Amino acid sequence: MSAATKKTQVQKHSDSYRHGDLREACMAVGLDLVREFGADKVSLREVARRAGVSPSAPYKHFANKESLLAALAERGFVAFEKALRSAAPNGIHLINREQFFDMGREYVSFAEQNPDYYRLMFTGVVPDHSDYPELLNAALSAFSVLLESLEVMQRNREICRDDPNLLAAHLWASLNGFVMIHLERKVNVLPEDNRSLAERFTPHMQLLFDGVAA
Amino acid sequence: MSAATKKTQVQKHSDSYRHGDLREACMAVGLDLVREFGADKVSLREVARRAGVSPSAPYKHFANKESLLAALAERGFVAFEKALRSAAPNGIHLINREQFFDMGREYVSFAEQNPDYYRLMFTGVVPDHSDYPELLNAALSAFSVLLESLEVMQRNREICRDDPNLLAAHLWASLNGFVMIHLERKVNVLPEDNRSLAERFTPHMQLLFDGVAA
DNA sequence: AAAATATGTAAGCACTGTATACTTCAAAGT
DNA sequence: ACTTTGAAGTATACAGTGCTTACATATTTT
Repeated sequence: MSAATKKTQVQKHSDSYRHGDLREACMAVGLDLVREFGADKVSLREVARRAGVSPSAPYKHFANKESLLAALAERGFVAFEKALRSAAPNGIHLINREQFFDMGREYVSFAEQNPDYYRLMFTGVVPDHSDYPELLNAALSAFSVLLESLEVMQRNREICRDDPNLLAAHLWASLNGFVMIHLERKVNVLPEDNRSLAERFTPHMQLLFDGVAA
Repeated sequence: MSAATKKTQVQKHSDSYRHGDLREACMAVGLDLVREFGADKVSLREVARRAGVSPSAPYKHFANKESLLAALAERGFVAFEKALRSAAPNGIHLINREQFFDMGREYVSFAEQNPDYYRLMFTGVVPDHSDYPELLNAALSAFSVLLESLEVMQRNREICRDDPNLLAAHLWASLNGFVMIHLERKVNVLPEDNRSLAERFTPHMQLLFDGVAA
């Protein structure tokens, strides 16, 4: 919602035919469309239409449709990393077991509150991240939060001493899998449950942590 | 490959203009296209083209594009379940810890050897499984293999006694997450490794199992 | 043999991503 | 101040898409 309203608050450079900040407007509208129809069904023409601009105008700001989605995904990773870091207010280098649990909750809360971003980041609408260096960097940077947290906790003897890359991949994969099951809800194996995702996640987090415990 | 050649082996009902088994041919070609371009970029027109048939012909056998993909996904789940069951040759009701590990390996091996099917089944190209009852049944049936295995092992005191639905969701989510990370390889956080996926999975499986141990 | 059904074709609509050539305005340079 | 230039729009067009409708033909059923 904030993104949508921000669009209308964009100030034009003048009263001319120019849009002002079409790039930003496209991203806001694009995110709306991801939310409404799913990332794979976003159409650049609809983006242009909603931005009140000709069909080819967005191409002045994005090389192609995928590039717009990649820019959005990158923005998602930045917000995501910020959310993760908020669980360790004293800095990752001082993170402890309890804050690490909070980080897990932040992870699933982000997914629950920003399903549009989350799908963009992890659903594969941007086939190859290496075509978008900033996106790749943003993703790796978010991953490094997890990695560094594990290394800190290993030094403090709070978790087992396996290869931290392995542990990080393990945990990330599990969290992502958990979130996806509950986000997509296509195979409805679990009973209805209207608690927040973070609450429902707690026992899973416990199981995971038992696996990596010291 | 077997699917592609099978197509050409289809016997025509006669020498007429009729195709013989266009439905099967469409599915074979469809799977090829998933493999070549990804599930989201399959085009029904290209399917028709490769089957040597007019663009509207496939609509006599599939309501729409999604319906073709759903039929493929369903077939994938059937093969998947068969692979899972092969790990417990004496039947699920006699499964033990060791066979359960094998089942995990079967899981990732299936994904590695049938990435096209796997993506179809879990990537979300078929938005709502409840629109395709056979697909939903096939998916639930595969899930029940995991669920039953856990219940058996709980009775035998081989794993902890948490809600088996929770454990099943937990394990499935983790496996799916693991597979996806290695299948898509978009965020390349792990070093190059040319062992089979099942081999690379072993330490993860161990971590998971430590979490659910008795 | 006739009727009904299944399975194909042809043509067309509304939509998509994207390329090209043109226009218009703001700002930079002289 | 006048010109030039470049960024950011428009108009138009092309090829490809999903899907619908009307029609044709072959197989099956009666």
